Parts: sequence; C-alpha cells; structure tokens
Amino acid sequence: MAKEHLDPIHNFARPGLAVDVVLFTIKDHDLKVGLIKREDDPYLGKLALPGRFVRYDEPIETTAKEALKLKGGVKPESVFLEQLYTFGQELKRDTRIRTVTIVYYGLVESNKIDFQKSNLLHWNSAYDLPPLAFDHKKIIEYAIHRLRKKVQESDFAFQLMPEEFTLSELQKAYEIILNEEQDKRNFRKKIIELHILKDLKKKKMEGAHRPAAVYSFIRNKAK
Amino acid sequence: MAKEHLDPIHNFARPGLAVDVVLFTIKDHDLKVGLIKREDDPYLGKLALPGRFVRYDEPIETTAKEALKLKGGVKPESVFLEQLYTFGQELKRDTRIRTVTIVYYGLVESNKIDFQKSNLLHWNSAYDLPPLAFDHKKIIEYAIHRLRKKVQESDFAFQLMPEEFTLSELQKAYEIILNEEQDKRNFRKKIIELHILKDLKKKKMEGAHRPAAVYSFIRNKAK
DNA sequence: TCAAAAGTGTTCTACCTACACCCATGT
DNA sequence: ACATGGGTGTAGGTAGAACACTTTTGA
Repeated sequence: MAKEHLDPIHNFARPGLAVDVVLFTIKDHDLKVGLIKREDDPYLGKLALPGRFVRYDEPIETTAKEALKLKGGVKPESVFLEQLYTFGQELKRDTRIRTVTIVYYGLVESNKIDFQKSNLLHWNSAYDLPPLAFDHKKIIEYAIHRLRKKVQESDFAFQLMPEEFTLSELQKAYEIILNEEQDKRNFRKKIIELHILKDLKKKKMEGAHRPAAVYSFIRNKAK
Repeated sequence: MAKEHLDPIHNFARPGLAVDVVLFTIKDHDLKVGLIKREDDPYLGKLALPGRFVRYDEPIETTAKEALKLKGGVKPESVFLEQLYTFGQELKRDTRIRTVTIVYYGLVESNKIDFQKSNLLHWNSAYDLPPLAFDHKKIIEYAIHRLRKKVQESDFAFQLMPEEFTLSELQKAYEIILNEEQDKRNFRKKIIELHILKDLKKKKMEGAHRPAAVYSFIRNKAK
C-alpha cells in the first residue's frame, strides 16, 4: 500500500485541545460548583468552568490538575477526579480556534477550600446557575447526572466528607447530591451493610439533643 | 488582570488528536471486533483499531464515521456509535507524535458488512485477541465491559439484529455479548415486558422442529 | 419537662432466579 | 415415533420502600 493511505498528520492544522473541570463541593447545605470569571473573549466577564489547554507533553489528567491549581487555586491532591466526556461536536464552542474539550468532574471536601484566599473560584449553586460561557451549563447538568449515578452505585460519597462525621451528616451529603430526602432507617441500613465505616467510639455532643456516634471511612480512595 | 493569565494557545505545540473505533459485530456465534493491519511504524504489520486524526474543522463523531468508512469500509449509517473514553495519559502511545485518542465503540449488524469486498477489516474474536498495537487490547476489553453494561441496562441489543428475528436469535445475541447463558423463560419474560417487540404474526420454519414466531423492534434507535 | 436530633425493626412489594414439561414440525 | 428447538408458569429469595416510636441530651 502506498503513501496516500497514511494520515497526513503533519500536513493539516490540529484542533486545539483543552480540559475543563466541573468541581463540586458541598457548602451551606447546597451543591456548589467552582466557576471562574472569564478574562478573555469570547464570553468575557461570564462565568465558566476552569480549564486549560493541553500542553504537548502533558498527560490530560495532569492538565486537569493544573487547571485546578492555576485557575482554581485548589490543591489537586485533595480532589477526586474522573473523566466525564469529550466534547467536540459543536465547532463554534470557541471562537478563537477550533477546540475539543475533555471534561473532568471532581469533588472536594469543602474545608479543604480556602474560601478567603482562593477568590479565583466563584462557588455557585449547581442547582441555580446563571448564564454561563459556551455550553458549560449543559456540561454541568450532565456532570450532576453522572455524580448521582456514581453516588448511587458506589460508596464514594466520602470524597466530600471530613475525616470524622456522623451518619446524619453523611445522609445530608447524599440528600444534597441526590436532591431528595432519604429515609433515615433505610439509609443507615444501606450504609452499615457496605462495611466501609469505622465506629470511632466517640460521641459528638452538639446542641440540646442526644449525641451522635462518630465514624470515619475505612478506606480513603474511591474504587 | 493582565495578559499572563491567558492561555498561550498560539505559543506552544498542540498534541495530535485522533479517534479510534472499537467496532463490534456478531458472527459465527462469536463477538467480533474489526481491526486493521497497520501500514506504518510504529507497530507496522500489527493489528490495531481503525482510527484517524481529527481534522481541524471536523466534529469528532464525524472523524469516527470517516474512520469507519475509509479505514474499515463500513457505512457509518448502519453503525450505532457511542463515545467510550479519551486516552491521553501514556505519552508513549504513539512514537511519531504525542497523541490523545478519543475512542468510540460501535455495533453493526453483521449482514450489513461486506465480508468479501471489505477486506480492510480483519474480524477477530473479541474474546481471543492476538497482541495488538499500542494499548488497543486494554481498550477493547474496556469497550466490552461498557457494551455489557449498556446491554443490561438498556434495550439496545437490537442494534445488531436484522429487521426480523426470533426470540431465540435475540437470546443468542445477548449470550454472546454477556458471555454467559441466559434462562429461556426469564429472558423472554424480561424482553416481552420491555414492550419493544412487534409480533409480525409470521412463523420462521427452519429445521425439524416447531416454527418460531418472528418479531421486529418497534423503534429503531437506541435511547 | 420540653424540644430536638439520634437511634432502631418490621412489613409489604417488586423483581430476579431457579427450574421442567408440553408443542409443532421434518424426517 | 422420534429428534429438535419453540414455547410456557410457579415458587422462593432478596433488595428496596414505607412507616413510628423510644432515647439522650441541653436548656
């Protein structure tokens, strides 16, 4: 077979390749997503997902972590990250240059975020979004969908819990993500049977009511 | 904020961006995957997934379809296609150039393939793969995993059934994909309750046994 | 003693699994 | 009449959903 069957990779322009990150946390009893204010055209001044172009020698997950660090002021080590989807259908997404975007979504525990210093990210409710740049609103909605699926079929909600917590606190996190109330008894039954909790034999005294048992997770990595 | 915060998209080399396709069909009571023989280094002569570099103005799904057409000799209209994952961690995947690969997987009904003329694709058993180029073996295994999940939680196996078929034929397709036997009564109960089959009120006479009822699918697109 | 959240079991239902025999045909 | 695949129902187990009262504390 002759040369004309080769991909002429050196002979045509390559699209730009970017990574955007949908970063979630739970704060003020709400699911928040970290957004930046764009400083460039197009969509100058609009809120957008933090992102970054993929450098030539950079693994794409590294690009995602760099975007978190540089655009979001968040330490990547404290973030659970998973690839969501790659968007490259709508050629008009970025008017500067034709760009394909690999989107990751992530979870951070809210007390790992410096809400004072890191004024880079605007933490907006994921359930009440203003108009965003590009198709980022659709992307966030898709990320919520995947996050819910993941929470329901695995045991990784602990990504956004502190080291020690009570069952009621864990239940609240589930309720915020799933956006619906959970039955207390069924919830506890389900969680206990996962055998991922360690009873710390401590009580959390808080308020004028019976103190709650304190737990930690046995393992510290999502499966 | 000043210029140094801009992504210097014009100031650094972009990675190459490619699409590979894992194309499945069922033939000879086996799950087959369509592979091409590489005509370039690296891995010259090895079998690999059909793929193509993304052109500057080409939506990525179009790239996948072009790869099917040009590298595989398969009409894209007859293929169900879904994005699988984007691989861009291992920088040594392609020794010519640093490349990120968006992988799609697809299903074709086997009688839409011209096995004579289309000698471009080698239809290898997905369950007994020879050594392949790059990390394509791992990718195919991941695609099988997703295919099984998709088949179990949706009703899209009809993507690889002909227009008219019997319940036993459909069951065989499921068994090949899931790689395990299904109970005949339970299988029929499940399928009937999906209400996606139309009884064509015909009988398929074949062999020395009771003739089978012939069905078609009510809708013709995967959800 | 009251308010407020923690903690705890049982029943019902829906779905999945396992399993065995008769039916219609060609030879 | 027999071999071959087509076609059918029931019983048991499991997982999830609904549901209400007692306990422990601080004020």
